[in-house]
Amino acid sequence: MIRPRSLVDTKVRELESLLRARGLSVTHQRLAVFRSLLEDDTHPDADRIFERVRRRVPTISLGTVYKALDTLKELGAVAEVDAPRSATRYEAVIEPHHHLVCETCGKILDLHAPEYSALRPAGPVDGFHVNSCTVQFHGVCRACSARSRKRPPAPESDPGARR
Amino acid sequence: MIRPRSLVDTKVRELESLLRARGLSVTHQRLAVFRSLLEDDTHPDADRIFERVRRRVPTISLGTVYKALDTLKELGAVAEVDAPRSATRYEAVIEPHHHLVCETCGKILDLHAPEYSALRPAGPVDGFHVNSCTVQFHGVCRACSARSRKRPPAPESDPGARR
DNA sequence: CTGCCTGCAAACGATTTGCACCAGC
DNA sequence: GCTGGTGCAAATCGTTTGCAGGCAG
Repeated sequence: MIRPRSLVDTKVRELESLLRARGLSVTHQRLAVFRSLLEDDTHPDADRIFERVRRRVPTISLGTVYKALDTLKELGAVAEVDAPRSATRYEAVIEPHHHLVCETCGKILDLHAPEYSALRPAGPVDGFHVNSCTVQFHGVCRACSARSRKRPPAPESDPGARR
Repeated sequence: MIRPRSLVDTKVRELESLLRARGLSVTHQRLAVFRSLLEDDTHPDADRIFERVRRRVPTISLGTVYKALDTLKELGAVAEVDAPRSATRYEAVIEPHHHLVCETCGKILDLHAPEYSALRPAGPVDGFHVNSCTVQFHGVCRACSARSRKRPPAPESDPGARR
């Protein structure tokens, strides 16, 4: 919820143009799914997005959320988060960044550190051409390390946590 | 298939000790699954591991492969590869390394570059304690860039490729 | 022998698909 | 109005679980 309303509106308008440019329909559902992701930086899974979007578009179905996410993925407006198992999690694509993944509760935090986006393999790598890179930092978030000081971890409600 | 037989045998023996040390049974199935992963650096999914192991242990079932992978994961002998969607892929844990992920065919190559394993966030990050980090390089592998020079990409048979 | 494992089959959860109806253009 | 998109339900796919019999210790 870090993004100001004005930026969100701008991004949504950009998406509308993108959709038109590709000859795709500009539907509430697509806009609502995208807006929801812009307003929620917790890297939610499809089900959580569904619950959230539902509040504004009560007739939307989970299937439509999946389809909208697919479309937005193709447009490059959202990305799947490359995280541990369980349900796929999504984020709005704003700018390159990296992730801090809590090994205890599964929470994912964004880390903006452009210097790491330019990393390239040191040696040659058999004809592989690198376009981009992402770094994942694994560790323990504040809440979990606080919790572990008392009783053993009681994972928070966060998609992608335990299995 | 890069690992020499002798190393494979050593690693398998280490696994036996590890199992015993934890009071777990040393079964063919567990050894075979581990051996298969040591001999296959293509980051196969459970089903491919199953097909491969089956050649040596024809009675094994897919369920057992999953259970064995789970056990090996707990022992830290194998790891899930944090890759794009589709089925979970696995690798034998030998030493820290990073991945080159082909955006076209989904192939994953290992990159040994210890210098990147020590990366840490530049600035402070709200109480998050980082233990380790992994870098993923995204790009196009040799085969795919060769292929795209002729007709458009025809993704190879590789688990975790396009959908 | 005794309990942990295996093999099999049924259960599950996430995601995809097929299709009739409805809304953007 | 035509076409693509939605909503719903059934189908799929990867993975997990429950349980009876078998093998490791």
